[in-house]
Amino acid sequence: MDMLEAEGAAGLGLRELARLVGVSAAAPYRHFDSKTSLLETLAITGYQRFSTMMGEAERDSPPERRIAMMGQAYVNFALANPNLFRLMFSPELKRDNRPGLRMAADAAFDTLRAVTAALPEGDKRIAALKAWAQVHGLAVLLLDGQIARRDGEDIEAMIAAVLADKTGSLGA
Amino acid sequence: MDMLEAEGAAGLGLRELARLVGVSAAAPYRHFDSKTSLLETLAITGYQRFSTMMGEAERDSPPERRIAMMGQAYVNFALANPNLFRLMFSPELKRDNRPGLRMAADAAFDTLRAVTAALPEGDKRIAALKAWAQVHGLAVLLLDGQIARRDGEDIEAMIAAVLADKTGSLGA
DNA sequence: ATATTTATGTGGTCACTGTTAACATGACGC
DNA sequence: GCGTCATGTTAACAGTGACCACATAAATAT
Repeated sequence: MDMLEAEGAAGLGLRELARLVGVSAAAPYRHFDSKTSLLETLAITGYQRFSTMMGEAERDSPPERRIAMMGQAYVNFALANPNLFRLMFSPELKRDNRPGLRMAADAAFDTLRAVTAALPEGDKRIAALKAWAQVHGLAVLLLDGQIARRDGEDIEAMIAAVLADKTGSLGA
Repeated sequence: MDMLEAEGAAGLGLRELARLVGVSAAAPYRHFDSKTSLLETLAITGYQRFSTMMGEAERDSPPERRIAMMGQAYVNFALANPNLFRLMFSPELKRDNRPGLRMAADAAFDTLRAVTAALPEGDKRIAALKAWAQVHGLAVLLLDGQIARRDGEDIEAMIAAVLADKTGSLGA
């Protein structure tokens, strides 16, 4: 996990990992079928942590603040574990349908789906997609360093401001 | 470019590329300093195409529909060139400050920044970030196959619906 | 027309990667 | 004590980016 965060999924090498651990290059294959398999279990524990954080944000907030707090938790998780977050959403892993990964991902997103019901009236699915896109987009842009950070700016406050912003439609 | 779209930035190999072109493995180094340098020029032409599309969307739309149409163009570009889009936003390239890349990126995003002025009143920066996050998040989630597509659903219409949705704040 | 520089390509080398096969070792249950 | 199994080892294969010294063809200068 440390190595994933330090080097990214592509930079994580089984040989280098084995070297750090102090074993031979082939040793990791006694524990994981392949590098992909290692990444899969990393992603799964990522989903579990994510799930826990989202669940806590849900429990510890009054109903009317839940969505905002969960959005904040979503972005915070991404900022705290950039490469893990990227791995969790990478299509490469999703590609070869690993059932364990799929289950962990579904479990994690169920927490999100549950909040959909609390959204304002109208087309629930569209509103949910919009909220998700907003939060996910903010996370990804911050992660990739696309959003210029003004010096001394409180990032958490900025996130809260974006989520609380009342700007609605971008114009039909 | 074809190979980038087919294999992704990581899967694009200089040797395999040379093999396809029919030259030796070292030949590409007569044209590009490194693989990163190749990816850089790919990203630059990506920014140029992106810029063109956004400019067209701006010109061809009445002022009140501009933001929505540009948002749609943004997502369309991502869906039409997934791996190029990913490359353009990848932090790896951004890491080693290539001036050419930075210029192309700035030029492309200037078109976006210009629209900020047309946003509703309030904190312009926050509103702009929100709009950007929304559009970018939608693009990324679609790209990564995270948004389940209902059969027969018109994706363009779905995108338009999300962008037009009037849901404002997620709750302060 | 000749000489020279430049662009492009070649084969070979190095250090790295994921992966597999064949083989060793040591702990645990019967 | 014996066999099984988890875990390790070494050696090898094929692929990669990067780089080198060297060849050749084209463009340019004299």
